Amino acid sequence: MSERPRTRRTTVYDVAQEAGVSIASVSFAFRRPEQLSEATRERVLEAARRLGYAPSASARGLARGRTGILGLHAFDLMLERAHEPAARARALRDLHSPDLEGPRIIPWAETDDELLADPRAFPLYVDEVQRGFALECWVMGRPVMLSSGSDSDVSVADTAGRVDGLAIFPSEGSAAVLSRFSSSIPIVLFSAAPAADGHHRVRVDNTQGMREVMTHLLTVHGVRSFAFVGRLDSWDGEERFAQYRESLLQAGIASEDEPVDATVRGPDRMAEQLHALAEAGRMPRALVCSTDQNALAAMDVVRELGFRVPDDVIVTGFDGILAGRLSTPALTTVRQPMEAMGRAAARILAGTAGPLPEDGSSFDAVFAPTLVVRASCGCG
Amino acid sequence: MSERPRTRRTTVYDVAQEAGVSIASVSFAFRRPEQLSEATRERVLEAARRLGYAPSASARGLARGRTGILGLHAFDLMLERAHEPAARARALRDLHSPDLEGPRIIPWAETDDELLADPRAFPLYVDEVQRGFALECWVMGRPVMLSSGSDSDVSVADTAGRVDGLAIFPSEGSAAVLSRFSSSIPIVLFSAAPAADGHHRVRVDNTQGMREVMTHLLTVHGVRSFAFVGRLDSWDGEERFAQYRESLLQAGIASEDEPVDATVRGPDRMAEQLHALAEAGRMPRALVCSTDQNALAAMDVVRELGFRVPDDVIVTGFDGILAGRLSTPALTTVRQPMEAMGRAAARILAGTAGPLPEDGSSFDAVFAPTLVVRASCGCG
DNA sequence: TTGTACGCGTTATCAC
DNA sequence: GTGATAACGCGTACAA
Repeated sequence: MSERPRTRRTTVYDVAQEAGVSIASVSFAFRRPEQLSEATRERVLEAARRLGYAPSASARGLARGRTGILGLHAFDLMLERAHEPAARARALRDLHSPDLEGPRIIPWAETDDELLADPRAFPLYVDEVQRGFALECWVMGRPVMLSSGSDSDVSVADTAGRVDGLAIFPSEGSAAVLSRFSSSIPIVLFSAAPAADGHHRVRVDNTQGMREVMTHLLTVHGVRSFAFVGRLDSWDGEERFAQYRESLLQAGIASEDEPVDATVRGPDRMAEQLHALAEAGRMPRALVCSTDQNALAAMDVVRELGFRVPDDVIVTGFDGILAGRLSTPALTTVRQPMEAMGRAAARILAGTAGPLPEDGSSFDAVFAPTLVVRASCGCG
Repeated sequence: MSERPRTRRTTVYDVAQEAGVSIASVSFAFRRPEQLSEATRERVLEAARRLGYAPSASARGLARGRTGILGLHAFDLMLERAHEPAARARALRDLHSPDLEGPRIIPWAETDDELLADPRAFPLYVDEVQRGFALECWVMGRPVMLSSGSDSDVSVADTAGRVDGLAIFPSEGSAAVLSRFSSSIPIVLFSAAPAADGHHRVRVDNTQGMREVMTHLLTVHGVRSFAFVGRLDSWDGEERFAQYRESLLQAGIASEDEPVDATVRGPDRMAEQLHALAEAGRMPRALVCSTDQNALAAMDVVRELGFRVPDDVIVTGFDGILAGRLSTPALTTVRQPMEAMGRAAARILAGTAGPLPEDGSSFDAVFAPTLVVRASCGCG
């Protein structure tokens, strides 16, 4: 526990007194070492060391008008999806058992490690983007703040008030709430629909990616019957489905108006619909999935139904998460440069992303993805 | 860039004026909604919404005496190791190319994705622990701050001043610097040697883990000639080597006094030493490695030397990172419950880890690891 | 080179 | 229920 009696935080005043100087000298010793004589600086730092002085970031932020922190925010919805298995993990029991001598050894069974370590749950898209963001911040020597919350005004405002710039995995409709803050801090939206709302954007070229998968399936494998698995509740999903239909149109193949529902959260309708297709004897040759997570789930269902992948049914994904390399068969997919996208966001927020074309405009960085052909389409 | 003219952040004063109330009411509207009449509260929130008001976390932190943030800090050394390939990634070129109309499509080749996406570089030990830490914080609704820096006083103090509690991947000797701050904020050390320095600890039972690998190799595989690959620059390394020797002693096998050096940073001497062993015709039957990263590197070298794994040389690791599942042969290792360890640290810092036995004592949470038998020892 | 004084935006404690 | 006002700890003009 942190309830042991903590002494009041030591402040510049304490250090100043201890070192026999003014508070300005203390401040200088930390922020502008070169402005101080060697002697006083050492005296101050020594006193600070003795007293365990840690400059208050709050006070500094208040005085300077910025915190120095860059934020990465995920709405709860997003997190629950991404980390659903983890969220179900039991809380660890008390870390100390009073009846034991010495430290308690926490048994393996209490850690829920199998659940947490499932590569299907980590690392996912958000995790890889986050890593890129954190890496770039580390390079720049800036701390990163990871936060989450609802898309209510209060929650978002709270996050915005903590950072100098905010990168967001947007939920539906969160762009509106966010635009209130883009006049005071820069905001980057990942994978959001283009719009002139003052936000910067970092996204992937879904059209090119989907075109490549479809071309591969159409020309290399000669597939003529398709279904699209995925939801249309994100811009990525919409773009991918749109190009899917476009590719079919150009190939002269009729396409459904609706994708096979792949609810990741709440009652899952994908399995149900694939069952229906199977019973009707209309299981398509290829299932083109909107995300790798969809694809991995679809593979399970399809196999449960007695089909072999890829012999009977081809399955493809989108994103390029690690779990797609570990599945059997390995997943053919479109890889997004997720770390690079995270890094780009950090640089935009830090103001080191290069010049903007015109004053008042925003970045709209679109990354080219690449087709990764593995076994689930019948190659390799 | 963030250089577009940003308006001054709106403050309580602005909102108060806009809503025609006092600043206290504005504050109450956000922090104690129940203390305000429905009418004023709504009026305030509406005004705040109109103005895009985001309460300053700095000011709040200053007034309240705490920031509400939990920190996870890694020393630069640690980071360079963990993310070395990533650190080498080129900076992205400018995200906008002035001569293009519309958004620029960043070519795949510019993203260095192959380098960044290497599972040998991510996720590693620190990444999984970090994930657990972040997950637990998300559950508690608290933001997380990720930071890094040198182990100088100033750098550490700077980090300490930003958070209410700090979890640390300690470097050699950083415990001393840190102990100055444990009187003002709780500090958790991962994998640090036990000591009564006021810090809390979260670590793994290296002794049990190493005993299990050794027993497996000795009894199941009947191995009689060993070498230990790894450095002794961390407590984990020391404990593992100690138990390695202990197991050999009990089996009546002579052991070297020194492990085969496996420098991860700087000039790598492991390859060189394995070469020497091979030339002398003294390549042991089993290489027991201190970490999975060591083991994966050792497998490469051993194979380069013309040995087959596991037929000629058995290789085992420690940690249980994902990369060990992806290697061929898959790595036999000891898995640490990394996410659980990260979660434990977060709970200790938040004060929700249960009671401490006596006042003034610290948590010392020791987690049991588990043996994961895969192909690199000849099983499976 | 060093010291003084004020402002940063919020919370909390009082009066009213 | 609401309003005035005093901290909170640091950065920084400005004065010395």
